[in-house]
Amino acid sequence: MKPATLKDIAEHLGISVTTVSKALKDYPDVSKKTKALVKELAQTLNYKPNAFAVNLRMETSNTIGLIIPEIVHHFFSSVIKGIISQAEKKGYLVIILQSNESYELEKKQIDLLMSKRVDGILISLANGTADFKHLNDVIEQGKPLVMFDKIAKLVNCSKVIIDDRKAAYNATQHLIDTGCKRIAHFRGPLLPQNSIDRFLGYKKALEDNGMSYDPSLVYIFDNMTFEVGEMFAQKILREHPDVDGIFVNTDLVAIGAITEFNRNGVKIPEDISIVGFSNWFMSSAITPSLTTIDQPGFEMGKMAFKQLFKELKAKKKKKPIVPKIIELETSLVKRDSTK
Amino acid sequence: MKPATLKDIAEHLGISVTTVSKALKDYPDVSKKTKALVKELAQTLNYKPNAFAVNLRMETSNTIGLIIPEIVHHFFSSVIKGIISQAEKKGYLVIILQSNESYELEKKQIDLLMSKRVDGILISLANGTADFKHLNDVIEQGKPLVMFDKIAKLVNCSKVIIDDRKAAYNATQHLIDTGCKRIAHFRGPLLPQNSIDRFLGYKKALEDNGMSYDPSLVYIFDNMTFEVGEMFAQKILREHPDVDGIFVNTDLVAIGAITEFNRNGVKIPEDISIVGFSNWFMSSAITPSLTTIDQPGFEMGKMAFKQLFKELKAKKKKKPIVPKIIELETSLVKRDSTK
DNA sequence: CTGAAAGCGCTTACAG
DNA sequence: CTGAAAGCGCTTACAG
Repeated sequence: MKPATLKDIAEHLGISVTTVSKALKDYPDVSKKTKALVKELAQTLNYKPNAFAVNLRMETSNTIGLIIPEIVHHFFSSVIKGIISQAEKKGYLVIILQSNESYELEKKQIDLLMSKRVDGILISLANGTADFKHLNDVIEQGKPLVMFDKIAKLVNCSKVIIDDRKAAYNATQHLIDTGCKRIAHFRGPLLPQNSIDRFLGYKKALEDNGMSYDPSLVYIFDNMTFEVGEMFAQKILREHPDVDGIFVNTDLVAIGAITEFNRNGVKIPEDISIVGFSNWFMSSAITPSLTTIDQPGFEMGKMAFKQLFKELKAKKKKKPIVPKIIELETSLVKRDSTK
Repeated sequence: MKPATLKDIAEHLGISVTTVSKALKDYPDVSKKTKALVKELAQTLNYKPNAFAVNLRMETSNTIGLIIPEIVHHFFSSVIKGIISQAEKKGYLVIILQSNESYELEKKQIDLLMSKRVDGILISLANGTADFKHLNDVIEQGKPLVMFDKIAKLVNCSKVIIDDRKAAYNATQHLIDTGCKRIAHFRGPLLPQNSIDRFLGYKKALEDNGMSYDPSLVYIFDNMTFEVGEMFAQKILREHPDVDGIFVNTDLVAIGAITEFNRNGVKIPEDISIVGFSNWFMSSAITPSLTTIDQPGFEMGKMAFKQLFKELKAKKKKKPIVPKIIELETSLVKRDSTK
């Protein structure tokens, strides 16, 4: 059986489609009696407006697109949760796409979302994205776009971020304050802005404290995995036995390193102190528990949607969209991996 | 500037909308010359069919809905990834909703997806779901529905599952084979089918081996967290110091328990052996590494979408949908938490 | 207070 | 090979 339409209701009641439509939406110029009749019949017929028709007519679908580099990742899945929960409150649905850290895929997905005519787009960039035309196209076509976490400074849209540089500075400063003299940095990939900023924060802290910056102490790797942490911990022991502190780009890698150090009888924090980044829930669980920077994923998702929602509303009112940078607070969580 | 429409192209070229539409879709009854002209102009105007109009006309949107109890969860986010990756291959988009393990929310979300007229629905049930009317309604309305992981046996739709009972049986048997005499079970919540089945597998293994089943050794809890694992490990030490093996419903809880046992100087596996469930990537990382049941999340998501896709195709061809149960293989991964 | 009519942008059966 | 016409189901400016 096909779903009921306005026409069905109109015919049943012997009135016009126009009146039925208005009655259901409580237009003031429909009599109470008619409204009551229409609403009752709509109820019994289980009438639901055909979303496809409404979309076409209204040129909007109350659906947004979300592109994220990797779903299976505690931080990102927290962000997704924040976005979805906030979107649901405002009556928006979220289509999720995963770029797999690939610029090519990301570009295609932007195209796909545009052709599906989502109302707006939320994105965290792939590590490989260095060209931003696909994003500028979105903005040019007047479609609200909000970036979060992995952003491009050169794209003129709203962004929800943390101050990676400051957070990294604080993390490194904490290592220095607790007596570390030779501090390495597990940096991660080269391109993404937050990777760059965390590195710069690390470097600045060293300089401000009169410690020399040694490029050979900065370790670069593409995959942020537990195994990478193990591997680079070994590398540190081999290449730089004098290192007594490490600032690691992300908790998962830091935990891999801790596991490897534990295995090799390296004492944490006595021999080597470690600070991570993100405050993944496992960080408080391992031994020793990991000092880290708390990075509010759920909150970031929530704020990203909130900002997008504001822009969606502005657009509806034909008001100009004013890009905004929203910076969320981070904090250093001191645990047992530092003195 | 508004996006180009068929009409724009038709007017530019002085031909009809019909012909433009056919040309773009390579209908055989349009001349090569016309096709070439149309396609070229479409290209330069950056023509993209208006998805809203196509949806309305075709009564389909190539979009499916996914309802999942909790996104921030390694197993579920792997499933999501499997679903999305497969959907993308087939040209489908996925709207994701999170039920927060709430039956009420789940019901509302089903309603929402139905009113948005998604082509099909993928769902893993909330722990609280005991009434299935909302799901049967979906089926009655002829909308393809596939359940995965947390299913309801009573709903007549396709399901992608593992044999939880068998897997749990094997896990318990392994504890018995390695010499455990008094085996506890961290069961998790009461309602979900997989929780029930894992419990039944545990019980059956005990019985088949002539070991008495002791209900006081079965621990029930609603939240599957690391902390719950720590708490119940303590409880075991207090209430049942004679326990020498535990089969835990899920790795995260097992890892919490291991951490607590380590803290208390309980030797694993010498004093207590532990088997988990799911093969979370941290299971191989902790010390001792965790023996567990490998539960293929990504694969499950992939298969769930594949089955839904089959039903979507069947529906298009007006063929009847025949519900299918797809059972994925699990395996016991032996590590250091058992002898 | 009610309704006829136009239109959103597409697809396709049908006529020529 | 081409096109006029109907129709998907809704919304809303306009007339009465």
